Amino acid sequence: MKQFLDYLHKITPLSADAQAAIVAKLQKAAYSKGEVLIKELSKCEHLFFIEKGLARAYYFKQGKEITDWFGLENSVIGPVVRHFPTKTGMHSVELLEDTVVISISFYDLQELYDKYHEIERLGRMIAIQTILSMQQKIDSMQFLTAKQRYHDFVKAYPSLLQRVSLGDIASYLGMNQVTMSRIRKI
Amino acid sequence: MKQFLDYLHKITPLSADAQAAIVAKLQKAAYSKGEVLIKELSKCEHLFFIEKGLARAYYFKQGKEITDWFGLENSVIGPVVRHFPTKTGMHSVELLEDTVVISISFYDLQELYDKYHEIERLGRMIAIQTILSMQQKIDSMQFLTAKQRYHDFVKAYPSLLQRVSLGDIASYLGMNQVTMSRIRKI
DNA sequence: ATGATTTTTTAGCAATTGCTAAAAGGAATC
DNA sequence: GATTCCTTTTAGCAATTGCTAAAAAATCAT
Repeated sequence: MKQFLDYLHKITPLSADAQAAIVAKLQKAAYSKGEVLIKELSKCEHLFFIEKGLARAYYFKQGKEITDWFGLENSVIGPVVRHFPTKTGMHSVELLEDTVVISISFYDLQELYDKYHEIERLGRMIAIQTILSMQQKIDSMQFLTAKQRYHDFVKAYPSLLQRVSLGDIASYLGMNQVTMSRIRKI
Repeated sequence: MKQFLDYLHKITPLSADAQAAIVAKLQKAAYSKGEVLIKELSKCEHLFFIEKGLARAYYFKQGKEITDWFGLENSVIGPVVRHFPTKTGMHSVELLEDTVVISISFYDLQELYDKYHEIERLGRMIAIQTILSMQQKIDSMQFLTAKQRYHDFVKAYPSLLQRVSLGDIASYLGMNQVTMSRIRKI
């Protein structure tokens, strides 16, 4: 669980006591490529940390799959900041590679929030980090052309280009796959 | 200060003790239409609550003013969730009407976070609410046409149509003012 | 009111992006 | 190696949106 604690520590320092309380509630599990980690995100009762592997969150919009998140190693996904029934239809998380996740139940997390002020702070910090990355996404969608968004993505996540299908990347970037193919050609 | 405490209470209940600690740090001030409330948001040392009036946050993008937030009554703006140097150039907040704001310094707020677990929770909740509204913005920008975004805005904030210039609304909605005018014509 | 300034609309054209359908390329299976 | 399935690219056309410039309308100050 060291990797997860390191991840948390970089966000905000935690006492040994709080760290131990967290570890006591953690569960580690391995899944295979193609498995569905979370069937319905809005009803998900756990928070996940991806220790190793790759995940993809997606939902359906007019019959089409829309990818709205990629989870590389050291990513967090779950109800902490995503427990909203905003998307219509199923919002799921599937694994694109063999993946090791660490999970904590939302119930346990709430208990930790109640008991440890510093963990509540951690939750606030993670939420603020999420806000920051969402703001970047908003800015890129509002001002960058499809071409710029694609090239920024390639620069930011070069490894994903090899590990994820281009169709998923196109939907993540909010453009038609045909458009993205045209961009790649140039 | 009752209006502000009511606003907070709806987000998460606060003890009388915590409420008193907050009130002790608050300051109320009145400004006139046209004044600049915050000159540089990323360096702003205060959190503001708009008790009455209307504010607008904007920045410059290639010489053009981009509005990225409207603050109606019962809105919060400040470093809690916005203290990021993401925008290039000046990011300011001006008042579109005579406005009464309640403010708290970021320093005092941090002190309150440290001292009161429940206020830290409040901060987390406000961050989560922000995430929710940002997700809605992302979804609307990714999937809705300019026409749909405009009509959704009108439905959501009918009063702003009277109180804000159409150019500001267009930039807020991420479209050319000329495009918006075309949409309105139909 | 009158003139000046700002805001909004209109017009014409260009660029970007989306859509459908088909072809090409790759990967998996037998 | 052939077949099948899935992914990616290509092609042609349509729709949306952006841009510039100018006209019209509204607002503001004197």
